[in-house]
Amino acid sequence: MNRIEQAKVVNFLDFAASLTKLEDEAKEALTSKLHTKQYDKGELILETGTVCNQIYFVESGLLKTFFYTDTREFIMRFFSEGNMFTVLDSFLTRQPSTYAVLALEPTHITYLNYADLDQLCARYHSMETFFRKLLSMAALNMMDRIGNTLEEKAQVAYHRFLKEHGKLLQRISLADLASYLGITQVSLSRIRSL
Amino acid sequence: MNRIEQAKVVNFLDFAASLTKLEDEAKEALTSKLHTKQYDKGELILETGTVCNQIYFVESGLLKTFFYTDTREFIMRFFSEGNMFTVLDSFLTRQPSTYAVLALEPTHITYLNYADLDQLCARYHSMETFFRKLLSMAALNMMDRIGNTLEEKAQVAYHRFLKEHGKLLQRISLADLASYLGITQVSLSRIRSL
DNA sequence: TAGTCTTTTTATCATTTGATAAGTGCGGGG
DNA sequence: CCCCGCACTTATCAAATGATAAAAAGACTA
Repeated sequence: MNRIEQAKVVNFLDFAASLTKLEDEAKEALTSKLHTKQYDKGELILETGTVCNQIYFVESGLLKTFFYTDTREFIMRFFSEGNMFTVLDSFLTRQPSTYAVLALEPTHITYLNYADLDQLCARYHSMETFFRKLLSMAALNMMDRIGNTLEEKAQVAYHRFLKEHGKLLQRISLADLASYLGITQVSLSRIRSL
Repeated sequence: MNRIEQAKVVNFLDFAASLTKLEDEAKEALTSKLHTKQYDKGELILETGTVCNQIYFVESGLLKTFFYTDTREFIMRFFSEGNMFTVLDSFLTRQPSTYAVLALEPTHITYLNYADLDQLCARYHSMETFFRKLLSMAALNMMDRIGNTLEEKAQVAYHRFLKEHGKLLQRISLADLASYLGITQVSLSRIRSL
């Protein structure tokens, strides 16, 4: 470990700046467009069927993005403090979302509206670069997930999750983890007992 | 159908311009950096373990991006004429790729080197916008794939593929389709016979 | 502490998929 | 024309997972 600690990213602006150098003017413009909101545990941040108009930064807390079929729920991803998220398809296409977002813990978020981000990207090249890098990160995450999902049996997927996101496990229910892995809660319990 | 036919996108430049207005200077700069190459059926376009240094546009032909485990092969995606692709993780992170790319048909591609794209993005805001939109499309595709993979049994996945990419089926082997769906070729054969 | 609700585990059975092997059909080269 | 290789199908059995129900373990409240 290095003696000089990496400063922890604690807000939207720091996060953006950690991906790209933002000139002062862009920083100010961005800051002026940010809003914050607080959600209770169990509260819906976004409902299925509504257009996702914001891109979010999680200041603190934990949430899941998920969707339903007739009988089961599936989780796309968990997001905890220090991460940005949105319901990407709805946000980009401006269509109603099939995904919902729910706070799993009391959650404090900062957000930026679609129209504002669009304007900022048009006005500041550096903001466009930020957004491109953000999309790159999202794409890489999803690519990994596809590869893993194709390749792995549930048992392997569970152990991988333990290794990569072990800390999160103490904050989410096994039911949610099962939904994330694409199996039933009962199956997960079975796997854990082996 | 509309009487006025949508002009078919036939090259890299048209493709880029279809996503964003590019000013003439950017167009020229981009054009000057493009290269083309021809691959035979069965030829490797990118080997596992090498860094993917290019972003590609498929002028004609068909290819697969895929990876191996000990015993099986899994296909991330097929790309046919009119589409852009790269091995995203390797291209963005500059790390050796776990994926390989192989031509399933005689394939003609145009490509752009990483360093050149990087420079173009830095110099021209419009090129950065183009790249951002390209990443958006990639991310949306992958998001859909994750959702579908989580949700669907193989049988449903097969029928969805038929509906959405039925035409492709006439150009790919059932073995490759099975790899794409994450099942064995024998399982696919079984499903088809129901 | 008892009672109630939620989460997790265990058990049973049906279905899906994988592994393996053998069979079928088709096309190209000798 | 025959043989061989390749793609695909069919058959059999084992392993993994889903659906359902019930039991056990925790957590919270009165």
